Amino acid sequence: MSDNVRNDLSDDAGAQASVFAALGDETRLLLVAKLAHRSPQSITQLTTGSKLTRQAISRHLRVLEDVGVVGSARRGRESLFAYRPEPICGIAAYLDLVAKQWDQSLARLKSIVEA
Amino acid sequence: MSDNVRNDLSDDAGAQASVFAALGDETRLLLVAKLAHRSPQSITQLTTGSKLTRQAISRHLRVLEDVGVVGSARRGRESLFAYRPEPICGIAAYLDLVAKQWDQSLARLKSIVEA
DNA sequence: AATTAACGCAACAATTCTGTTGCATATTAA
DNA sequence: TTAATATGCAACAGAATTGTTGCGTTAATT
Repeated sequence: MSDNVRNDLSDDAGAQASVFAALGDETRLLLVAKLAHRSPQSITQLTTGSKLTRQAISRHLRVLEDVGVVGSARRGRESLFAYRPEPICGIAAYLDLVAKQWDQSLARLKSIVEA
Repeated sequence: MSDNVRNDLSDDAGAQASVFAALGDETRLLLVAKLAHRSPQSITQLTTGSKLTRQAISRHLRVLEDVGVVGSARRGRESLFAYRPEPICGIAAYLDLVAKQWDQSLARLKSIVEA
């Protein structure tokens, strides 16, 4: 039973790690925050206020898009990016599993101590 | 009000990003899962079953320790590592903020459409 | 005391990541 | 049509990451 939980955690660790890695950069995390706050926005809009080049922002957006945290579509001469909730819901659920697993570990320890 | 949320998200984005970055690696994610499942464990124990060297695992553990996801203590000739929930609770809360911000964004869009 | 086990440190190569620059293309505006 | 805007592609340098190997130190075992 507790082994099932561990297997759940081990199974797609690779896929989950990609999402964490995509969020593991301050610039990208700020981009996600911006897009969660207001979508869609163009690359130029998202570059405004940053010290980085448009190209750098563009690259970061690609990284986020590769893991599905944002989506993009071309409209006229601009690329519009929008926040996509699914992957982040996924890792939130993953973190819940870790926390739950830890709770069970504590409960097990507690029962040993009390035995 | 909604600006407060955005500021909350922007403020310590750097610190949060470090935690995400630490989890953004399959090996490290598996180590966290192992330690959440059973703590404490020595480096040698944690290396068992991995294709990597003890040194590699040791480095990964340092990365996790640097962001506080795990803690370590020397006992005799071995270093024992244990899972620490605080940072992960922190990013879980952060993700909740992002999700909430997105909900508000949707609500705002909805109210515009319905106006 | 000698051997084994667990670990830390440091150096090295290979790879990946970041950000910039220069140039080309496509769309909109005047 | 001409000019301005928004973007994409590719090459480059610098930095950071990853994993290994070799060696030294400390602690437990026999």
